[in-house]
Amino acid sequence: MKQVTINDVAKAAGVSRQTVSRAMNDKGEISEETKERVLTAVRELGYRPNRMAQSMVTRRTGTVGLVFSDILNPFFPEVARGVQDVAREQEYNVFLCNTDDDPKVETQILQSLVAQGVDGIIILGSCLGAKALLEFADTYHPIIMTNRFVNHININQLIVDNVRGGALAAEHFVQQGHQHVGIITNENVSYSRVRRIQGFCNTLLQYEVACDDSVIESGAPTLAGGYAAAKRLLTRQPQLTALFAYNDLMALGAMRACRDMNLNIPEQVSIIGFDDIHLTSIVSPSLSSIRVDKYMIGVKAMTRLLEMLARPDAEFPWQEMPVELVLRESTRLVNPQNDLKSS
Amino acid sequence: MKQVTINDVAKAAGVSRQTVSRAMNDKGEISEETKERVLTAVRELGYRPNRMAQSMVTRRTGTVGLVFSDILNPFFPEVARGVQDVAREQEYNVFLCNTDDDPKVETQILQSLVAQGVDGIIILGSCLGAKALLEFADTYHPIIMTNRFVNHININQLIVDNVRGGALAAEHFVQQGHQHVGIITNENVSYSRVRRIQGFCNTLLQYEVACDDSVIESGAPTLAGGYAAAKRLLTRQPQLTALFAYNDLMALGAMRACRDMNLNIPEQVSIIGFDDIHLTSIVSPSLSSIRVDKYMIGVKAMTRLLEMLARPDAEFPWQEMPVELVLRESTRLVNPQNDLKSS
DNA sequence: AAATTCACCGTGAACGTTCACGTGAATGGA
DNA sequence: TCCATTCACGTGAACGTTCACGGTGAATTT
Repeated sequence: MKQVTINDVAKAAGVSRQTVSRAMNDKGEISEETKERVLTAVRELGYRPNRMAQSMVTRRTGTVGLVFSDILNPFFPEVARGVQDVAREQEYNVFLCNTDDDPKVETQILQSLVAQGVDGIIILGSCLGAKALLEFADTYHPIIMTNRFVNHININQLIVDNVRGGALAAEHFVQQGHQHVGIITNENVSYSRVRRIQGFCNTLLQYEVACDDSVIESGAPTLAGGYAAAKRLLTRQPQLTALFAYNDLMALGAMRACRDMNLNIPEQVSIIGFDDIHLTSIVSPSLSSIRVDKYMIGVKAMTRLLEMLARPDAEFPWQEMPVELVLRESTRLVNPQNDLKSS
Repeated sequence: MKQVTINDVAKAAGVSRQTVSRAMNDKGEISEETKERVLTAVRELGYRPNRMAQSMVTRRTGTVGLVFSDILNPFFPEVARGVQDVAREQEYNVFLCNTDDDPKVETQILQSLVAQGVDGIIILGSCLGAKALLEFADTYHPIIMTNRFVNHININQLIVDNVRGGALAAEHFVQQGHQHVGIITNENVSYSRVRRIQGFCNTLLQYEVACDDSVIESGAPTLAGGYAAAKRLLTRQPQLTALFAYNDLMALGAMRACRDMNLNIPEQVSIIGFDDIHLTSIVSPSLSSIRVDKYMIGVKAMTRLLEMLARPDAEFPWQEMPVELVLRESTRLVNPQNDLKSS
């Protein structure tokens, strides 16, 4: 039950600690012969270096923190998947942390991660203020953030093209002839919320379709939140024929709200979501959405984090993730004669 | 950028390391007065104890590992949620690890977690053999496993009542008058696969409904796997009017397969899934399923792990999780006159 | 033959804590 | 007065590694 230490191996192989260390990390001068001998001793004793002890001196723990708002939103597991796949390849372990979109919790979690000694942190859509983030970045080294624009040497960004996502949705609605469109969005005023609405509304206005606060309703970025928000909005503004949702969960909630209100999709109400999570193609009618490569977000974030770890003083440009409109059954012509493009 | 150590605090407060340590962990003899003085010094310097250093001597890292097959299956995030909520309360951090149902990967992950020094490990449905698990448990202390029965002092079990789950599904099919029922199951022969089929088949046989290998088809426990398996099974055995799926993802895949084969649900084919993940009530028709309290699994697993940590020599009984049949739109009468009970 | 180089390997220190002691002062009772 | 007890705090060691040295013998050069 006692742990096998480097000294046990050293004794067994008849060498010193340092030689064992050299054999394991195959660096430094060591003959092939003794290296073999050490490594067989390692195998026989089942020795694995104690990471805490290593961390003490190397200042590296081989761990990173991944923090996001809600693991129940399928968007995040997909990203996490990408992060983990890259991490495991490099023998990194990753802490997953839910913030519940609560700044208090997020602060606590970040502190906890720092104390834990994680080598880096990836924050998917922080709900902290810019000031708090800058302050945090002052005390802590490599941070990757998505959908957030904070200018700090220790922070590298990965930005989803939210504006274009909103614009694509708006363009489609316009092309389909919709004149009265609404927005179901996150009650928390996040970066992505602002940018998605911005892209959406600006495009609508270009085509002279109205878009103001009266057609926007907010709620939690969940199924229930989308359901409630959609119900409120459609009750208040029954003339709406199209809805753009902050994310797919809200869109799915909105779909259920429509069903409950006896509004047919897409005949009476068209809906476009955001993220293109797996569910979109399972439900019926299937959901049109703005696709973003979630797995790739994870891969890119973790890869960049490793780069920052490898070259602490280098500066890295921020990266942008493209989006794409995926049309499914939840959107359809309102007036066929207005169909400018087929899709 | 340099870390504040316990010595810095000691110097600032004019005391020794040990006194600072006493103040922080408020144990041992220390006067209120100096404790105050130390704590203000701590606040001023922004000192946080280095966990790696603590771990070196206490043999506790304040971390646990949570390993499961696939984070993309919504079942696991819900469990993870429960684990994390309990963990955070006790200042624990949790590593999440995907095994992809690959024994090689799982072994590697377990090794990695041990080297990392996690205080305990929760394994949701291991895909390792009993021998490998016993061997691992010999070298490592507290382990919680779900859906696995391994008799070892270091392992505590949390068992979902799979047999009853299968029985409930079978009973319902029989009561609805189905005479030809099929099974879509996991290609990996896991404990839960065996028990679910066992409960299902035994109950069918009790009612003299046939149930043998010819009506079982296997696939990956995913949407795609369920889709493919259902298509194969329904092609081979077109007389089937009811399907019992290993989990909800496979069930949803099967639903899609039915749609593609122009089989109406539930008029022509009834389907029951397992787990009762959120999706079941979103899709249309909604999916009947065997419900198990996933969040509670996580809570119970983590709670028990903490108990084992607190009392390393105590023995704990294994726990069972109840199941419940939730009927939705995917199941309906075949022959109304056979309806023994209403539900 | 002496000096230099080189390949290989070992030794003390350090990382930041906590644990098991040790110590000195104050207090109490006989 | 003396000893025992209690309280408050400090000191050396230890946890298991790696780093920066230093050393040794053999090979090579001068």
